[in-house]
Amino acid sequence: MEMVEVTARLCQRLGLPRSSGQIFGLLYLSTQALSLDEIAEALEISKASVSTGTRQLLGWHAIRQVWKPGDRKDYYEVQADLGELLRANYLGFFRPKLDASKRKLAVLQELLDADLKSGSLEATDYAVCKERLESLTRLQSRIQKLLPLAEKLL
Amino acid sequence: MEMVEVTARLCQRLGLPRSSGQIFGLLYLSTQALSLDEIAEALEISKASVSTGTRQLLGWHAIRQVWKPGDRKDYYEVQADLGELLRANYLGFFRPKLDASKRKLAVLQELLDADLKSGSLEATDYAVCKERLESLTRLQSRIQKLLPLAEKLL
DNA sequence: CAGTTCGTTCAATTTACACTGAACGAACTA
DNA sequence: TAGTTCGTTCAGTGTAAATTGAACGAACTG
Repeated sequence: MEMVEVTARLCQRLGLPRSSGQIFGLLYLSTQALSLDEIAEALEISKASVSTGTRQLLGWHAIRQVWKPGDRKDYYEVQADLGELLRANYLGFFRPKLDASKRKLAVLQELLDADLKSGSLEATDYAVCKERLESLTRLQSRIQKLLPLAEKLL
Repeated sequence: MEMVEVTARLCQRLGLPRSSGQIFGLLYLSTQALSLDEIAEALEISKASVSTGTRQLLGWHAIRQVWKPGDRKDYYEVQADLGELLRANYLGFFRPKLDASKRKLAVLQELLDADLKSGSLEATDYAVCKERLESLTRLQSRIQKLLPLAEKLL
């Protein structure tokens, strides 16, 4: 499968484990749900890697676990709606990070003010720093406004 | 500097070298341009790391190189307008990747059609795969439309 | 209860990569 | 020309992360 290679490369470019990308690529073009063993065999990687990989993908809501009646095996299939996938990850991952960064920026502003009052910072230097921090804050809030919009369009 | 720590963590979360983040954080709140040696000393890392780090940041247009008259040293300062930074990286990096992914998707569609004609794929399986690839293509073009808009808003 | 068949966990290995020190070339200086 | 002062390059080192095989526990089966 060509698709496996594409998603594998995408993942490792993003700093994520390559094997997770392989698994997703395989499942994305698979007609039926695959068991852990089938995935391991198809990709020629160990069962252990598949086990950890599937748990990661489950955490990102990228795949789902399904069961077949009278079969103890776990089967996996993709969450085919990628828009839904992006939404879920935005809410569960990016959103909290963005909120945290906003708080962090406020802390930095306070530290800067403290440095000015304690005399450890020249007034002109203070002005430059303050302007830059405010620029960052403006960018941060613009991003926070943009993402819900992007969420709608995807 | 607290800022150095923040940007360093941001970088390594993105799978980028931590030291590049440190350099950017240092320069972002520095009032004047700093030389390679000054950066190395302030961050307690080797000159070699600073040399490679600055070249990375230059490649992303995140910092600029400036010179002082009668001084052979290279000095570095941030590209303070982060909106401009994002724009430049979109045009020089994301945009080409997006175009490439579009072509890649077209290739995959062709491969799929070929598999159908060669009889190595059931018609029902073909339908599922085709639908999923088309879903990917739709997402791809939505992203390609969204990014120029985002570019304006940031 | 012994024997399978699952998935997970854990220690160990391998791999990938950031980082460093030392060597180097270029551009100046005396 | 010999000697500095820069920045870069490169081989070697250290370390964090991915991957694996083996051991394990749980859920079934005969």
